[in-house]
Amino acid sequence: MAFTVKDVAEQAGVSTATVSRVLNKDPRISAATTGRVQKVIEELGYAPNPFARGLKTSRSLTVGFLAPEFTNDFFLGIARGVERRLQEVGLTLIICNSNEDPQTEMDRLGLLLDRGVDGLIVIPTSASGAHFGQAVKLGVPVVLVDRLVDDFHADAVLADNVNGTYQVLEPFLLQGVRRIGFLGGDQRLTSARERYDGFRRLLEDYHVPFDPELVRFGDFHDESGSRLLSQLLELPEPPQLVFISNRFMHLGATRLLLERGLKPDQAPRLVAFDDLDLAASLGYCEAMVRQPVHEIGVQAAEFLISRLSGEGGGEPRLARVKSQVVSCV
Amino acid sequence: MAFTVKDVAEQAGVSTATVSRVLNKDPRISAATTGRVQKVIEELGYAPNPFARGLKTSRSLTVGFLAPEFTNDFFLGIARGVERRLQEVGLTLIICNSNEDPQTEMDRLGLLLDRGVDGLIVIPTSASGAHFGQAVKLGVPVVLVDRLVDDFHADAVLADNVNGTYQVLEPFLLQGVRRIGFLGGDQRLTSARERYDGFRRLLEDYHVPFDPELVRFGDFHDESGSRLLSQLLELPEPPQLVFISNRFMHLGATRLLLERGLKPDQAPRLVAFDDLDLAASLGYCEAMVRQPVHEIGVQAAEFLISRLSGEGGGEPRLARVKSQVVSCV
DNA sequence: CTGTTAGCGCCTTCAA
DNA sequence: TTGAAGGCGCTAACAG
Repeated sequence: MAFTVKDVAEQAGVSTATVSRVLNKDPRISAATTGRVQKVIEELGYAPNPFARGLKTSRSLTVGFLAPEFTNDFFLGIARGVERRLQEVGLTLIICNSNEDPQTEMDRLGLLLDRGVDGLIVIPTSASGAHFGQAVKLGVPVVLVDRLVDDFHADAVLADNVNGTYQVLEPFLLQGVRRIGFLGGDQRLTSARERYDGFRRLLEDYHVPFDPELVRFGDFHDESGSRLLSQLLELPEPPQLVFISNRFMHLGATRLLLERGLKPDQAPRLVAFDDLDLAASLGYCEAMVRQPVHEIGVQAAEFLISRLSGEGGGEPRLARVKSQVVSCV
Repeated sequence: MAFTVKDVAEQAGVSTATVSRVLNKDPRISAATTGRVQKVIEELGYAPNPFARGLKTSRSLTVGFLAPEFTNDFFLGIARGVERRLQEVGLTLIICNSNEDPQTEMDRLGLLLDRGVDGLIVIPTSASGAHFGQAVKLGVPVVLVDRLVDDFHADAVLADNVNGTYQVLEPFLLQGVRRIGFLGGDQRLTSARERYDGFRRLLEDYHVPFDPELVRFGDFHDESGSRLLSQLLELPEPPQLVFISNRFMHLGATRLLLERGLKPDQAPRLVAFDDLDLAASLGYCEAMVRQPVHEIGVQAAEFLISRLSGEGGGEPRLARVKSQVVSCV
């Protein structure tokens, strides 16, 4: 068995309360005593028992993170930012996989709450979010990332989807491009809807008539990227430029072009959300909207930390993190 | 505050001990009592306090996972397999990022141990592993994944690197290809060394003289992939075929070929470890060695679970997980 | 500035 | 088959 406060107290010739105070940086302890206790702690290699501490304080110093998928650099890049920031204030992150499935999401939520997490950072799988209410009811604050949900309001950190879409496309409209295709993601997700909004707004601002034939909706997976792009290619008059709503659809679309053996000058120009490896070297893609994953994570952590220290009032806060247009040429 | 055993006991008209026994499936409790208690538990939505339980049992039902990098599908694919298996036996996974840095690895190790994890699954960052000894000393079993380390022996799950390399290259030797380049990873890592071993063994078996000029070592990152391949391209007589040791180096190498504007028939053929998106569509790559990430994770979890239930004896066990050659044509 | 003390919620002997 | 009771290690009143 490891050492306890009692051992430290005896060794240092003080009471357990004093040891506890040193541990928790109580300012009332004299420098001399603090030093003596610290020394014993070091010598013994003592570390407080997290269970006993948790039992007493009912705080686990642990935060749960719910990601729809592990093998997705966007989600895990965010997790990394979260973790980095949390670690600075002594919080540990437990990452769970909701597997893009609302049922699994609920299960994992329950699991994390049972484990006594102090807070939760969630990238929701679906549009329904009523189940997050139970966390709040238990006094566990929740921060939503990337997507909002119905029936539940909380602090949220979203990418600036509207402007990202707008800005990556605008140069082409200025150049006179008018026939623009749009490959959308699952419209039940905030991020997908907002990218579509940006597209529509841009068309309006530039008085481009809306052509429903050029707009196709998929599900953010690569298969839908290739399928929808092939639909656009089969039109009597294919678009000159196609906006693609995320990395995976971009991947699928690119694969389609490669497999059809189309050279860049035989295919529509592409612009897309997210970074895609090799896209810049392949010649199809003109520009990508890079989401600052790290910043998104840090901002989410920031919201949570402030809630955990009782700040923020009752109002859900919303942070928009600016994305960056990266040219591929 | 949530409900406690005491609340349940009162509601059910039994003692707290009985409730505890029901919770822990003690077989001595009568079916009638069990039923009654279960019912109250359900009604109240009671869940045992993990801290109190941990304090008592000194088991957290938590396992730590140390990955060198979050945004790497190989590592997180493994984590996913681990998590899936652990969840079946009621264990939760805490994933930490060692950031490809031995110092961070030590810090996180300490953090996880302080948090009271019951076991540890580690993809080591470097060849040194003495620090893992402290986990074992605390009675926390460790399973190594993908790489072995010096000064520390434990159960380990490794890909079948030698055979993977051998098998992906052999068809070409049978076709008479003799001039084969090799782009190696960091040779301090088991996985990188073993892939090189497979290469050397193959050359011997087929009596191909070893040409050091064709062999270059990098660090598993994309930059080294492009740099080393460009070195090979500059040789008076470049290789006909190049083996690349992992996904990221493959990515870098592919980018180089694209940026040089080399058509597949103007460049060496490639074969590589790991899956690379688009590689199959680009025409440079002949075959890839797919590592069964999910299985690797499950096997690692299996080792850990058996250690946690006291099995396995004193002998470190080694599992080799077969990889699969995927043709790109 | 420091010590004493009483639990936090649960499990587990010991008794019945 | 069940109940009573002590204590796991720590913190936070309350004293001094």
